[in-house]
Amino acid sequence: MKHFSEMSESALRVVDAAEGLIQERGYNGFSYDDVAKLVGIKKPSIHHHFATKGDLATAVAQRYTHRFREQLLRIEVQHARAPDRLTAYATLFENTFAAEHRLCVCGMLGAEAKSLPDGVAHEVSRFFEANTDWLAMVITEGQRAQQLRAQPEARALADAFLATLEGAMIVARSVRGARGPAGVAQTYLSTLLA
Amino acid sequence: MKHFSEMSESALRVVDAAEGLIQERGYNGFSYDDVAKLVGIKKPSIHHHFATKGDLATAVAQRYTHRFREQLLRIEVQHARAPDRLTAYATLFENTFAAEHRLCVCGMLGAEAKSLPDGVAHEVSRFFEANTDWLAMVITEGQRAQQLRAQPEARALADAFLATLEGAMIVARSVRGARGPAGVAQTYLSTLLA
DNA sequence: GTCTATATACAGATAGAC
DNA sequence: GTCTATCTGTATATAGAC
Repeated sequence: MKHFSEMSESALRVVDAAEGLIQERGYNGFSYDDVAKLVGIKKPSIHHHFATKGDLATAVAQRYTHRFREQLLRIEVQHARAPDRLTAYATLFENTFAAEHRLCVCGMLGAEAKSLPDGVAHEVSRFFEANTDWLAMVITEGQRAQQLRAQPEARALADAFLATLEGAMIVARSVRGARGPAGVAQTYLSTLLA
Repeated sequence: MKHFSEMSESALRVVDAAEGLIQERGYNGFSYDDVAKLVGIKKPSIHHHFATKGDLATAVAQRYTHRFREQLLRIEVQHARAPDRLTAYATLFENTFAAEHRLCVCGMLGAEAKSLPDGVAHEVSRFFEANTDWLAMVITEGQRAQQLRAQPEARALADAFLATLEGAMIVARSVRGARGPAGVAQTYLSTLLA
């Protein structure tokens, strides 16, 4: 399948629409016709760009992960200290959620993992691994610089932090007034400061 | 709609099957025919017990929440100290997840909240509220007894703990070798001990 | 790249017999 | 409480013209 960096403008509009639908309703909750209506073309034109629904969702997840990694690099440039980097990281989730309670693409797809085509599920696991790897790196540095508590170990803290952010979006979607990702991240981080 | 405590044996078998399907694939990922095949009857017989799919999912969520609250009461009886209660609470999630990586019914439905019938979404929010209320109560007591750190406030810690458990199930579903709910809960709790 | 038309399967739901 | 038969809508996907 074509990489999103080589896609036509039309194909990218399809990916845009599918991304929003996945964030709102999940893989099993949207159809090619939903995408077609959003883009303003007919259903078979979607198949021209993405032969199967799995191909389309894979492209959405690939681009989402790619953009996320770009933002992680930006955080590294803009913030030097680990606590600031982790706060900025939480802001990525908060910004997604602030737009009509949209979920993380891969949080939603992760919940649906057992009913996803293999290619999509694989992209989702790549997203999570990229995130926990980056978080573990940032937390390890923070521990070395004595900005963060030395225990528990960085990888455990990274897994827990990602889980907290993904879970916060899901809970806050259902409970009015619940703390969103930025709120729970602040709580979590305050227990981590050295 | 009938309360699950007054349902026939056949209706409860339908609820059992639907519960497992929701945990595996979500509301938008199963059909009346899937339920019928699991129970060993035909599709219209499901409609005899639950007129609509929303009614069925509502019954599943109601019973799930009811059973969960029963288990919270049991934890209060079996464990006196807040840290032990919170560990036992995490074990509820771990036990669910240990069975074929099943998700929390309301974690899954919470992700799908925007494509659920109103009645189902309402039950999901009731589940989350019951959980954060109970957790806040337990954590408040633990803070008073100086078993848990006094800051951040109990409600914030409760929200973050629930989010962590729900998120851990979703992430661990996609990443082989990732820490499940018991693992991340242990990490989280170790940062909370006084 | 987009369209109309169509194939095929399955969805949720209902009617009415047993 | 369960069944067969059916309705109606929609799903993913394909064929082939423009």
